[in-house]
Amino acid sequence: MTVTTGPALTATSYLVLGLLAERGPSTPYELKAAVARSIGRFWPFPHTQLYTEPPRLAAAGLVDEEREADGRRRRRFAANAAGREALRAWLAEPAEEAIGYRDQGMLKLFFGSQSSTGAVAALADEQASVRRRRLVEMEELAGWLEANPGHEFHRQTLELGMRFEAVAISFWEDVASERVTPPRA
Amino acid sequence: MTVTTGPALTATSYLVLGLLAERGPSTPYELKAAVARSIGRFWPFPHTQLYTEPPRLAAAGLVDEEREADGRRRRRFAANAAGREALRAWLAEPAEEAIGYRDQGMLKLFFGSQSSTGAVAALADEQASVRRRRLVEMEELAGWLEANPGHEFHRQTLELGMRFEAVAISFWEDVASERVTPPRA
DNA sequence: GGGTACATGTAATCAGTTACATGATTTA
DNA sequence: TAAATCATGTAACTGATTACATGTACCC
Repeated sequence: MTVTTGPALTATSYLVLGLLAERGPSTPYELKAAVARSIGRFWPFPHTQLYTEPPRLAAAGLVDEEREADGRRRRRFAANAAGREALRAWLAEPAEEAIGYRDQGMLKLFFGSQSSTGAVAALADEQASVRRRRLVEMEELAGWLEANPGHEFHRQTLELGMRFEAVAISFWEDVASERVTPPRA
Repeated sequence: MTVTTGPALTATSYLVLGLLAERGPSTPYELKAAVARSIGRFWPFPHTQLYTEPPRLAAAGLVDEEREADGRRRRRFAANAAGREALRAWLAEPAEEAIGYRDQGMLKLFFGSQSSTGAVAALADEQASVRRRRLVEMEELAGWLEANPGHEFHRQTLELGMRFEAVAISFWEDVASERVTPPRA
């Protein structure tokens, strides 16, 4: 029962594999909806990946495909035993380091010295409000997750996201009011 | 003085353009060193981009290239007026939303229900220590930036990074000790 | 019964990454 | 002067994104 060693899977591969393992057999469209409600909030990617990635996983022998016989003839994918094992192995590995944040707002702040007057203040206001909106959405989602059982880990992940948003909000507010890290804090 | 509308530039393009604008004429290798010390901490990318991106910017008319005449014959690039203007315009635009965090640790936590026993606890310990290490490095860098003038925006950006690391550390510690968001917080 | 939004995909492109490769300096 | 290590790049590959395109169900 050796697992086929195909071309190394990416994080996105495991994301899709994980969804399939958690949810049971799903069509790409179902995955799309699930992603939009959960993981997509902090790991966004276009819906087309949900059509191209499962076949790739199938080629690696980690998921099984089944095509509906009726009118729509949708493809439905399911993680098999090898897939679940591969996922478990990946989850047990130490996470790769150094992904960074890749936040455009931060990048623009970094180059603040090249900005025209007022641009940094505008950026700070904008970022604060974007982040505030995001936090509200996350709070709503958190309420739903708490009310429904079986989502403990999703809830925890969201919790980290919310803490990130909270610090981002207060940071950008500080920037907007020029109160960032007063010397000799 | 219209700016040529080539193929849209990516965030990385502006990152390189910004470095060139800030630092003045630089070789890719000099950029590499500068990146490692600063922006690379939250926007990592391989050094080869620093060789391929400047020519792309040159093709777009935003930077000028000059090749040394001596032995090394290195290429040295500099943002020109059009480049500085394009950068300023980009900096003034609202930042694009929804980049997410793309943190592998978060992704693994999300799929905690599929993990083998103890894997989440191990993840939490590992993440906490990775983040702690990163925070220490950032603090050192912050010290240097404070001691040397002319880096206010770099310092501010780093400040946000440090706040992120701090919440991440306390979050993962909470996960490790099973104290994440007690019900009815 | 036609328009509009949801659902489901394919194809082409390309930025970003990985792999490789060689020249120049320093050091032992 | 050999061997590391630093410096400087090129080339190939491919995952991720963008653009497109068509089918199906619902509603006015």
